[in-house]
Amino acid sequence: MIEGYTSNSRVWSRSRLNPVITVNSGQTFLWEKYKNSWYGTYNDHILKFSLEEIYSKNNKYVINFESFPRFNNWEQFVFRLDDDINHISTFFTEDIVLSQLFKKYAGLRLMRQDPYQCMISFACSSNTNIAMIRRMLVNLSRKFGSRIQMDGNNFFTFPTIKRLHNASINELCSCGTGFRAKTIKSIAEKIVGGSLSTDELRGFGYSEAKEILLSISGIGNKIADCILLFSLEKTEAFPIDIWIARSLYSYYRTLFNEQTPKLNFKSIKLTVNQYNLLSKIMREHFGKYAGYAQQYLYYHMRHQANKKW
DNA sequence: CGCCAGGCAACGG
DNA sequence: CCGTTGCCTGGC
Repeated sequence: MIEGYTSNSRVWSRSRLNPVITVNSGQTFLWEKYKNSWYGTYNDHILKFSLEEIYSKNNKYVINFESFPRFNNWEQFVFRLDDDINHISTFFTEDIVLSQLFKKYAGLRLMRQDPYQCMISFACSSNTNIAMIRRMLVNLSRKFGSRIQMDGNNFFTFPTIKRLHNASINELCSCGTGFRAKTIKSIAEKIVGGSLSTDELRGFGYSEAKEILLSISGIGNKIADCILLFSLEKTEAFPIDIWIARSLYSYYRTLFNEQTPKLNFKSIKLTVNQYNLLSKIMREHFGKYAGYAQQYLYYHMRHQANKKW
């Protein structure tokens, strides 16, 4: 049990308090709120945290963390409380934009996800939106996961890789995954066949691990960077989606003009080469915690656009 | 009906 | 190298 106020981005706007922990909902998709508690799927675990009490005098909430099956201190691991956010913020003191965002959105954090669940989740993220990704993953879990009852609600574990491997393309498609079913299937085949190992990926450096992910059809630059950042300890990864591209266009154009006058950065849609170039520039600019910078920019752009999630 | 949504890959110039 | 196109699906 830790003291402080925690919040998912889905509840931050309802609070007048400065949250201790905030998480972008674009990172992880299987969290749901019932009453005062949040429930999330972490592979074969259901994680839960709830606001137990409020000490109104000093605005402190007491948060209770639970899990089933038992996953001791999951909040430490999943919310990356082992990362020293104050130390990380010192990497951005010279950056006018980021130093302000770190103050404005104090407490925004990365979430550490299960690598295999993260791979499948982002394989589903291609050319669609968060609501649809959620729907696909919920359908997959209902169909191929195991039911766990908690507090009178039904939850489902994330399907095992073996179960997905045994599923037909049609069965995967029936979960609303569409053309992404092939990618899910090929990930499952590679892992079950032993040619792809999440432990191995975690051990490799950023470039090496990324190259392996890119060899999977259906996984491109952006999805690979998300998997690397959110589940494989590559905090230097800097995923560029449409929101991040907008932020770069708004705040960092001079950076590109100075370094790469040839880069024609008029469109938010990036070619593979433009992506690689921008990503490299940003990783060099922000350093080994570029992924944190990415999260702050992302959160800010979504916040500006009044996105609920 | 067309268009879009937090991408990707195949293809032609 | 670049630009274009189609893709499952649901919401507007």
